[in-house]
Amino acid sequence: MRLATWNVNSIRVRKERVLAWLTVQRPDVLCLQETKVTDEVFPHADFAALGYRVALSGQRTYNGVAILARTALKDVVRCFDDGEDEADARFLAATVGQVRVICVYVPNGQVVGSERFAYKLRWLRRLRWYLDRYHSPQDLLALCGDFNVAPEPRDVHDPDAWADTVLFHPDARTAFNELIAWGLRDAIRLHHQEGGLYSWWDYRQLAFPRNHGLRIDHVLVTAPLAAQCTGARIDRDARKGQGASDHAPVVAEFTD
DNA sequence: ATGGTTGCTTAGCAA
Repeated sequence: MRLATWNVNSIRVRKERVLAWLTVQRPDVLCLQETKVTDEVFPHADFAALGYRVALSGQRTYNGVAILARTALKDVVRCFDDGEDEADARFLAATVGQVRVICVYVPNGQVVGSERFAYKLRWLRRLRWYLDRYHSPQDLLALCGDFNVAPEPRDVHDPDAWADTVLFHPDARTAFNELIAWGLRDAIRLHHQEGGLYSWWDYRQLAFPRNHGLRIDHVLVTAPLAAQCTGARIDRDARKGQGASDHAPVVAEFTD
C-alpha cells in the first residue's frame, strides 16, 4: 500500500496539479487538507475518472479535509464526538482495506499566546483523547496530515528563529509529543535521520529555492503498521514551479 | 523591525 498526505491549499486552484500527481504516483490512499470547498463543490468526477473514491468533510473558504482511495472507504467519521462544538472541518477517518486512516488538519495557531494558539493546543489534546477513546496502539492505524508542528530542531531550517512561532513553539511540540506518546511512529523517521527534510515552505521571501522550510506534515503509524513500512519520502518536486501548494506531499509505503 | 505571498472574497483575514 502506498499512502500519502498533502495540504493542497485549495482543491479548486490545485485540482489539475493533484490529478497529474495522482496519475504519476498512483497512491492507494491520499489524505488532503485545506480543500476549502463544501462537499457539493468538491470535484468528485475528476477523481472518479482516475479510479479514486472519496470521503469528505468539507467547508467553505477555510479548512476542509478529504481521503481519496482506490478501494472502498468504510466507517467514515467526521468529528471527535467529544461533546465540544466544532465549527471547523479538520478531522476525517475512514477504513481502507485493513488500515484505519485518520486525516487531520491541525489548527495553525496564528500567534503564540493567542486564542487561536490555545485552540491549537486544545485540538491536539482532543485528538489524543480520541485515540485513547476509540483506538488501540495495536490497531493498524495511520494518522496523517498537516500537524502545523515541526517535532525537532532538525525539522526546522533555523530552529532559533522559529522557536517563538506557532509551528515550533515548545508548547506545540509538547502537545505533539503527547500525541506520539500514545503509540505512534513518524514514518519519515523510520527511514531517514538527516535534517533538511521539509514539507512546507512559506510562499514569501523565496523560502523554497532557499530551502527555508519546516517539516510539519506527517504520516504517523502504530507499531504494527510501522513493522510493515518499507519506505517514506517527501515529494519536494511537487512544490516546484508556478501554481504549487506551499506544502509538498509526504508518501509512505507498506507491505500488504 | 518590517515585509514578503497566496487564496478566498472583495478589504481583510488566515496561513
